[in-house]
Amino acid sequence: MPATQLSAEPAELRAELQLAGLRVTSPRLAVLTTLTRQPHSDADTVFQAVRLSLPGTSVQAVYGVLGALTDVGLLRRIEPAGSSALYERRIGDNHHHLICTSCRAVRDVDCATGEAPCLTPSQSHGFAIDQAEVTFWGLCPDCQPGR
Amino acid sequence: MPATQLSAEPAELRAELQLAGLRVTSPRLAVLTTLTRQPHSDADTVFQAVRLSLPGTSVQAVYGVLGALTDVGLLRRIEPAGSSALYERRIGDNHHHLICTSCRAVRDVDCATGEAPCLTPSQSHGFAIDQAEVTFWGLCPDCQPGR
DNA sequence: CGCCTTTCTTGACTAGTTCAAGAGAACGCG
DNA sequence: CGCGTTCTCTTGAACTAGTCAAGAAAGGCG
Repeated sequence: MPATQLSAEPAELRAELQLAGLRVTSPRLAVLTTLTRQPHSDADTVFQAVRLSLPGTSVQAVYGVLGALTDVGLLRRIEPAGSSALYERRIGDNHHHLICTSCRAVRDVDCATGEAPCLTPSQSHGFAIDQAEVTFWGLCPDCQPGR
Repeated sequence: MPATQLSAEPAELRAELQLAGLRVTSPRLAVLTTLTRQPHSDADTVFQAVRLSLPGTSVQAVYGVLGALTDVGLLRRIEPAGSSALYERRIGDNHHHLICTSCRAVRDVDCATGEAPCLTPSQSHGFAIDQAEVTFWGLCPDCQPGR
């Protein structure tokens, strides 16, 4: 079981924002709620979803919220090749992603090699490495032929 | 030593193009030559370099060449988060990248876990995985403070 | 409840890349 | 060695994701 169960309870979302030193606003709550329900969404997808509950919301507000939440660590941003940026509520773990080359579906994958595994490449070339990002590309079950 | 030593010999570049079923043109030779000398270049960097030897070349020609060569497998395209697409002459190995978060320098890293290592995530979620992409982020020697 | 600060709305703008039409070059054949 | 077909390049325009800036509106501490 995950250490942190992601909650969409308004009260908990408020607390999360306040702990991060951010004001609690409707757009921010709506963005967090959207990303709880639909992780790995891009800015436009979040915008469309937010607009349903908060019709007046602007695209720039969504960009602003996504940026602010990413800055304080409430969201993680991934930018898979060929896609626009996707956002997810982070769990603090350094998990990786499995992306369908056909339909672009994204699944989370726990880190394969233990705790902070991938942090050790064979040659570091003198770099001070602080993060490893792993993306697996393939066909998701629905996009595989012969099924 | 690498199995395939990258050559910038015009004759070998021609052969490479022909083997791939592509016509041999000056822009294509110039792009290959540029990427031999400056791997991990983006489209504009390639364009600037190509223009030195072939002044009439258009940006779109460079995009076209990069796309065509990538399609037939003569080039590999990587798209690190926050950067535009970078290109390199592939060596057939599935090597990974070390990117400086400060100056964006890119270094190649051999695959850490053996031959085709990273191809086995802990959970496949039913995906038919065909590639794993690993990016290490950190500070390159030149960008590390206290040096 | 009121003020100060942060955040959102509105509007313009940029970088990177792609699309489309026609001129020009590669190369297989005679 | 020239010819025609086909592929490639040039020219010009357009598009998408994302950023920047100024003012209006809302949060929240006192």
